[in-house]
Amino acid sequence: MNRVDAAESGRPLKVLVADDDADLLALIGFTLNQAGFEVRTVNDGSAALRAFVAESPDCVLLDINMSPLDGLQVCREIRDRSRVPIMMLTVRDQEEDLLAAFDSGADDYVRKPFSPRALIARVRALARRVEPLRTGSIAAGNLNLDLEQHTLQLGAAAPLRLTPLELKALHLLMTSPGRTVTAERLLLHVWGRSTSRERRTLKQLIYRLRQKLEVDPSAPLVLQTTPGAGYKLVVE
Amino acid sequence: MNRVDAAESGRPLKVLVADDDADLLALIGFTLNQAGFEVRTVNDGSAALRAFVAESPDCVLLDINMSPLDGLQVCREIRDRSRVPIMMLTVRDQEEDLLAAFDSGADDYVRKPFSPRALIARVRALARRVEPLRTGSIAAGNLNLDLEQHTLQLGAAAPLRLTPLELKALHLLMTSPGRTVTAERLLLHVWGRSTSRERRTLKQLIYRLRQKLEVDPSAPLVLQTTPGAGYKLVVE
DNA sequence: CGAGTCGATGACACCGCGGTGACAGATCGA
DNA sequence: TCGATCTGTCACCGCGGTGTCATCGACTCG
Repeated sequence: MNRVDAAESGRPLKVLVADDDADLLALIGFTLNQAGFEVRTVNDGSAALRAFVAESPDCVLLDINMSPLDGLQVCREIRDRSRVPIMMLTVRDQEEDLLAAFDSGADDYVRKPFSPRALIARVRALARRVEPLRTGSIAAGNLNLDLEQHTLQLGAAAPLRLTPLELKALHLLMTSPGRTVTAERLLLHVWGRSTSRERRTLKQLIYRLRQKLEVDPSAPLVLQTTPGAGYKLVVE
Repeated sequence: MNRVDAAESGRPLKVLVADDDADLLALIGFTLNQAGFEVRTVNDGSAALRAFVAESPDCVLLDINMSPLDGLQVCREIRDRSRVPIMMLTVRDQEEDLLAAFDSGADDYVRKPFSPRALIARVRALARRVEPLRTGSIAAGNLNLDLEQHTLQLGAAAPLRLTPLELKALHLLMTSPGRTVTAERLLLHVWGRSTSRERRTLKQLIYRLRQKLEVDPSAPLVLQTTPGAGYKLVVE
């Protein structure tokens, strides 16, 4: 499934959806889930508040017509304690509603019915705003690759600085840890082409990576070669 | 007049509006101005880009139908160099347009005709998101950057005076302290473009910043370089 | 007009990165 | 068993990114 990741870091964005129309709630939940979001659905205002406190979602969708607490009240309550993006949903098309919604601190206002794709686009736009708060790193086992800092963290040891090529190669290897990555794929991913020239340099690259991240570079435990095929990352 | 202030700093929020319909452009300009925004209007895409670089507005409104550069292209160009809120305006109601707009990095999408009050509400909602960045002074760790005085306070020491370029660069760096900012982003943020020329001057800028704010400029602790990537601000 | 500031540019040193050649060892098939 | 191929290892080198310094032109202000 095409998860919506926070800057390529594994965690999907969590969305809280509140609506008292069970059918619509299920539909929205399904839609967002298909789009790769992690979804939490509730069917009234007070449940929304509780869920918000308990789960601290990255984005909130609120129907305006809810009881006992209506969407606007929930919106204000949330806004009092967080700057999380909030999108209001409504069936009514009164300008007063729109103004009240934005006045309560909402970031967007969508009138039902709406198309699933449009909803997804808007939620993504909101989510983009909070994304930079999350770190751009990917993890695999006790390895943690920081794509911004160009560093690799092994367990609790000091972070290693990686060169651009090393970063690219490790990035690919870490996306499928434990599985062999073809030399071919590595070559294409790092250099964009695959001739005998790059092939020799790949040996070098692997060699240097091992010098950096293996305890005993002559007996690699982490970055192992699969003869005739390629290399794989062994974690844990 | 009820000015829209940037978190008590007195300066109204600057909005750039681009539309090739002169009447509508004037109307929007008038509306936003009445609402307390400082407005800059242009009537085509390339003028919008120039104005964006020259004036660094706090919010941008773009009509999609413009020539020679259409709104989507302008949107992408701006998004490449800034995270400023962008709202797209359009007469068409095609879902493809909406998807393309959000795909280009837009934050909102409004179909004409729209009511002035609704427009104001939406612009305010967008502006809220960037306001904290404009509080007149931003802090990160023991650094405190005064955007109006053009000074930088390090801990309890006397404030340093900064030049306009130094301020711009440091501003960007301080919005994400501890995280590497690409040289590319710095170039686009400071100069609006990114050629080898600006690249060399960026070295100078960094050099001079270090002379000012580092204890030992030859061994930078605060303004560190991430080889092959960019620079980062290390605080605390 | 002269002093001072700021940004741009040229020149140069340094060093890390990536590419290359050479060779040793391993593996496998004829 | 021999040779071909693949892989690992090491020394070496050129390029480019980066830091540093000197200088120059544009601009402002007294």
